[in-house]
Amino acid sequence: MAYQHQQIEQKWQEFWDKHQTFETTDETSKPKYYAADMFPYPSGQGLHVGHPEGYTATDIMSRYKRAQGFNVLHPMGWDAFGLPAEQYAMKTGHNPADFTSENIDHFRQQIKSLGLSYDWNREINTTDPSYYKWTQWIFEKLYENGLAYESNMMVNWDPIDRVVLANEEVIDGKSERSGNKIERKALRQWVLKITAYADRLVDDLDDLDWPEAIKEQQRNWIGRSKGAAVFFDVDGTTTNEKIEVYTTRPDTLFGATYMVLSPEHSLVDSITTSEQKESVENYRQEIAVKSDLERTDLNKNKTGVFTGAYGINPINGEKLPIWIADYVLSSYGTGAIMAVPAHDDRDFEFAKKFDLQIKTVISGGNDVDVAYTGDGIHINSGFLDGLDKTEAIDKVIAWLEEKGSGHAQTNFRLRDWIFSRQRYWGEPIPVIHWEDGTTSLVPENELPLLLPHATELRPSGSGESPLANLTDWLEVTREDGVKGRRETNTMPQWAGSSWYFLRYVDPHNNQKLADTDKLKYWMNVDLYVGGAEHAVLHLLYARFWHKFLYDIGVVPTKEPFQKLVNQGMILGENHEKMSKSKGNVVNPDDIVRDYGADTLRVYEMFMGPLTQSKPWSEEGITGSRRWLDRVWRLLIDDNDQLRDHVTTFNPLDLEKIYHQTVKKVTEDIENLRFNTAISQMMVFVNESYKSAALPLEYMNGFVQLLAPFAPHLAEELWVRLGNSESISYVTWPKYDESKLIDNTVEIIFQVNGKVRGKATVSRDIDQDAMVDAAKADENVQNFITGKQIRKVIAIPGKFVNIVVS
RNA sequence: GCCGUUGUGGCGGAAUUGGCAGACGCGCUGGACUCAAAAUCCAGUGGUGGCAACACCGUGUGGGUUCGACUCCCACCGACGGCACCA
Repeated sequence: MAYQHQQIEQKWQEFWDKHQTFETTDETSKPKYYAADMFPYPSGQGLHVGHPEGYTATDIMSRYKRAQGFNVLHPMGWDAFGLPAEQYAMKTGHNPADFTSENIDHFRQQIKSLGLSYDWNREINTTDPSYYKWTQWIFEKLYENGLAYESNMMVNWDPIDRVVLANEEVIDGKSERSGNKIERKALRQWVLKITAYADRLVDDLDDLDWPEAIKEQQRNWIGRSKGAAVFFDVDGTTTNEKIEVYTTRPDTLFGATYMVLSPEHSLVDSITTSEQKESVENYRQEIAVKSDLERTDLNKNKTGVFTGAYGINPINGEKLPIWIADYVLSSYGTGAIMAVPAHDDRDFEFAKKFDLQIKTVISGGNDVDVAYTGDGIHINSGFLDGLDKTEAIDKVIAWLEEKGSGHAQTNFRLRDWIFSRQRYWGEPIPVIHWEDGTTSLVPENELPLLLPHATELRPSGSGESPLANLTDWLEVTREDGVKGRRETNTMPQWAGSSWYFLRYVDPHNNQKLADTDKLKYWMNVDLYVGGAEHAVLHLLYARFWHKFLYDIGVVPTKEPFQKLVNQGMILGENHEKMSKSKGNVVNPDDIVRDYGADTLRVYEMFMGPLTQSKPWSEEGITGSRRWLDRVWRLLIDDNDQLRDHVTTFNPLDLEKIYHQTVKKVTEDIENLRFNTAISQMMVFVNESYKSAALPLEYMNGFVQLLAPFAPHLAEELWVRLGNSESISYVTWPKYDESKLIDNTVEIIFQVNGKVRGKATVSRDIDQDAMVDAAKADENVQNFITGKQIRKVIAIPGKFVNIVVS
């Protein structure tokens, strides 16, 4: 009888459920292995074929490690707060909680149909009050440690709908939904001081087993740069205020010919001369109405105005005109620069446009049309003359420090994390603002601060979240009669996902976010698999929280994820990203129904390397199904019985290929090369078809190798081979290295590096004999007779290369 | 523009230590089975030439190192991803 995937898959899924096969205990006598997936947002669309790719990879590792004797933690959960639910709720008048829970049920059922070996007792959900209690608790700890503060920050503001939008909701300067033009508006926000961890977030990347590309993206995002702060006096001013600039090239200080403040700089008003006041004001207004997009468009066309004031270069006393220009950002460094047009592209462009002086202080640039930003010998630079860049930087910083005119300084591109959202469907920030002007946290013993049930979500219109409408929840009175108002901002979706991997370790603890000993045993995550789209935000935020929790003694490790792997995207058959509009979306439910979960798993792993993007192919999936059919027929006959040539008798014709297969599959799984592991199993099956007898030992071993990839089929065949139920914890097969070596080897003969012949020889043949054999080869002789042999290279057991002139 | 990844048959991809390029799968061709077809099993399949043995060409392009390069070095081109005036 043919392979009946539906029946077999249902049978074994029920078996695993009933026997709690994958329940994880904290059995610390065993070595541990923690394999986690990036948990999904349970969208209304359900599972995508991209999801099973990463999930299958961690599942293969989990099943493999169990067979290797590891105690495996392999959990799943739901990142269930988020914008789509809120938008849907506003449109339909439902509560996001209700259909979020429906979506989760749908996701869980879909994921279970894939036969993934999760411990469902540890399922977590970020919207569950017993979970977000601890998200709120972490926020309170951050607040108590001075890492959470309130500040006016610029946000994306839809002036017609009167709502705040996330960056990703703004497309080309317009709201993705309403199409309204978005403005920048300052609003009070909660902000987390991630910049306090900037250095450690960069430095600790070095020890992580992550893709270099992701580490590099994080380094760029954090953007650490080393340079100097330099103080410039303002000429003729009555105040003592100096302008502090930041530069990475203090060595070019002698080449500074003007200065620029950002239009928002606090000293602009006080230094601008009365003659220039009007043009400065006009320019600032012009800038203020421009959106980010328009500012970016101005990239190639620099603008700015002169303030009328002059700064004094501390190194030589020269007077430098002070301009304001929007190419200097108020949010980076000090919002003020010294301009060295000869050696900075942006300053050069600006100087050309406004006809400012350009003074060369480094030799090496020959082109008068561009700035020279490279290294070179300093000239026209007083005591720096003759030095190269590194020497000059050291010397000038020492000079500045001695004179009190500056010092070495490190700056970061990274900004503090705007942590509040003007939304309903998120964790309430547990803060009360009192009418006496004070702010307090909700006491720890009152956590979780529950998100109030709202039947109808309406925008508040004020820029606050819909929570501002819920008066009963909003207003509180203290024992002493002082009235207060709860914080209406909620946390961003990143909050719950910044620590969920800790909760899996001890998901039902109501005393702590997780037990310390359990964390000591299970952390770090040994393998973390997810999409590269989280390269920066999620992975950076999670690292930040983890380091903070480490500092306050909650977690035992500095980093959460030791090894990170990004699975590639699964593209449509046309090699384009799957999308509804392109009509190339494949629904995993259809594949599971028509071909089976095992086929889907094997196909997704066989398509190509895990980390690469690869296109879906309908023919490819039938090929994988055909192979599983072939595996089935190898062992099971038409009458649904084990074939009689599966036997305890071993004629040894499969011995070598069997041991090779165990070795290759084992090593490939260790290195996440699942595609080549499968291809090796295919080779083994092909060989087995040619063999008259199928030794039981090899068939058992092969089914074990197959089990991580096609677990349902493997469980079924395992029983049919006469073993007792459940393959999951049976010790992984071993290979014998001595069985891989033949007594004879094939060596190749080359002439001038080209293959001209080959021969099968004894494995321990010596070099001379190999060379003799090569010279005796008929075809080799065609190429060497009549020519002079200049050199012979012979690697024993491999090849002979005869070099002739 | 800058940073990163990547480029191999008709297609997905192997070759992770510099040593037989194209494993494995798909597709295609032929054979067996069948009245026939499907399914299955077996064989072949980079290009050009040749009955064949074999020869020449061939891993994005152009150079280089080496007895020998998909692999290492230099320059360039294309695709994908990220950042985008960060001083």
